[in-house]
Amino acid sequence: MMLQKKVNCSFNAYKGPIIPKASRSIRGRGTIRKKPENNQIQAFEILANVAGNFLQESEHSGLDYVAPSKDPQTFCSSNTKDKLEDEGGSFKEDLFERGTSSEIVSACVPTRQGKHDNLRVMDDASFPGNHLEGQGQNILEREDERVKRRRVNEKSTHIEGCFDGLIEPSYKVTKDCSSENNVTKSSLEGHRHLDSFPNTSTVRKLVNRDDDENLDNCTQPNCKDKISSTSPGMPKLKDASPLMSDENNSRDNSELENLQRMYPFKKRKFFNQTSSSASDRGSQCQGMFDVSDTTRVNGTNHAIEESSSMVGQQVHSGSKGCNVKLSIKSFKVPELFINIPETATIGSLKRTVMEAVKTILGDELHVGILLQGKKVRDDSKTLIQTGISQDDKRHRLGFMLEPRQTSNCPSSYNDNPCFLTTGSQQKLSKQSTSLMLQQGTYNVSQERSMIKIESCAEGDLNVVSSPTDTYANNNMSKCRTLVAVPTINMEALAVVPFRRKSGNPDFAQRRIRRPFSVLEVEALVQAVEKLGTGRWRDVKQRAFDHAKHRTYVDLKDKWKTLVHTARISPQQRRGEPVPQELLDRVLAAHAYWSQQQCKQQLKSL
DNA sequence: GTTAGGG
DNA sequence: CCCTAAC
Repeated sequence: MMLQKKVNCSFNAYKGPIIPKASRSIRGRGTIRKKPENNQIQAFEILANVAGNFLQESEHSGLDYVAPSKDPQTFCSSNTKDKLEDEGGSFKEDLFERGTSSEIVSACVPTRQGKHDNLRVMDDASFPGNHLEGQGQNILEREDERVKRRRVNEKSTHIEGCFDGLIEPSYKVTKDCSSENNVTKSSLEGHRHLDSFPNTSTVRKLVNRDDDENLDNCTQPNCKDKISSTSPGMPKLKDASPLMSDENNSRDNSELENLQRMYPFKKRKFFNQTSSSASDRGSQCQGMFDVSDTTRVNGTNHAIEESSSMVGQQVHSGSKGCNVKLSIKSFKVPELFINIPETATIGSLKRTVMEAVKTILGDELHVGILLQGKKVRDDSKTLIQTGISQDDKRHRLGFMLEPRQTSNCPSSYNDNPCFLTTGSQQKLSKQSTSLMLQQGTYNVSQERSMIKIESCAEGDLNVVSSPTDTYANNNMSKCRTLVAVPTINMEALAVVPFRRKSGNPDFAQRRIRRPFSVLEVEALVQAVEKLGTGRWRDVKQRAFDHAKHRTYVDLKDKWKTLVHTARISPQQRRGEPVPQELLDRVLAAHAYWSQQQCKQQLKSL
């Protein structure tokens, strides 16, 4: 066991450069160099793009690997969280009972004793096809073993992580069965279950511990940011799982980068970006935001300045009083906590901080405008209509970076720690860009989430730490709490490439490959045994309702590969071995439902 | 929005 | 896992 001293740093005000150099022109982002007064407020959103793009692209490492949250508690309700805390983290089985989805999810926490008894597969013993009755614990333990093994042996696949769903007992039985029975009785399928795959009174449902789309449960669209920060207005930082040890850092580092390249944007949709070579990026100024060194303020490049000079846009310099000059010196980033070994290099520290900043200032934010402390909500108003004019130098114009969408999430999610941890003890990659929660630690930052930039009509915009008051009226961003992460979940964390799914469809990203665990296969098989092979939406609802990252198409695909796997010799199979018993059931179910399909077709003829 | 099937 | 035709 490696004991390494950690250096905890707290950055109250990381004032990072936000002005890209000339070569960092961003295509299609518009210009902010000069903003005529009659521009709509919306134009300020360009600012967010500027910051986001710079932060996104400025680091050569581009370390976008951030682990998804594997923590079920991340999404648990405050009630549930309290419950768990009251129980010292031990599992309360009654949490399952009629649990809300969040409760069910959060119940998938191991007992303090580290046992998984509470996570046992709750199977219907009456279902003959199920050979796993009473073996839930073993399965889960095997899962853990596999997880560990993968981490040790498959460094190169670390980004694929482990996404083992947990099987939960479904107490939706009453509802499910009634509806199910209604369906089956009124359909031709009703009797099928009495055949080789009798109906069961319980279903298995997977609860995804690491579902990085669990946030979908949140009504706040920007929850998908999976970013957290110390402040509620910011997207939630993904808690990361370090999966690599220091001694492997060097190699893994390059692997990481290679792997990054293996997850390109969709080529077809990427041409806009790639079509411009590095050499011509700097010259593509037409209609673009272009910040050159000449825009530096006070001799630094730490500012975004709106000057009266325009690039790619005609401005009537003679139209006096029509332009509002703004310059933003720098953005302040909310408080960050860095936990890094003493032996870490300065470069590593830099990267860690950089990644934190980049993560916080993801794409999924936009610029909010505050005028005299009041948020300007009407994007259609002109500056002059809003009261922003060159003449009025007393108005306090504030900019803030905030999530794109509003949230209805409970405020209990507000105060959350954001820890940056790096080092071998955490097995973080050398790039140390993963953000993770310190296990079991709460750290409440008083600082609010939003990054606010106060400005006056003329002169530099002074960066001001985001105060709570201006945010109080904002109902946004309540859903960014990270809570204590149980060890098991941390272990289950996987580093996955993290690229923001920006609103720009051009940047659609291939999903990370997430191999099905045996548990998931088991759940899939059982669901298909019951529902058949043509009702993937139902299968999804039945067994993978909480596994947001598993679409019914995924399940259909997985079944396809399972059938294929079952048909080939064990020597030809790859990946995590699926128990032969399961594969046998796959073949049996497949044969059965194929037969049923044929019968159906014959009937309809 | 789902399903099915090729890639 | 992606894409898309077909429904």
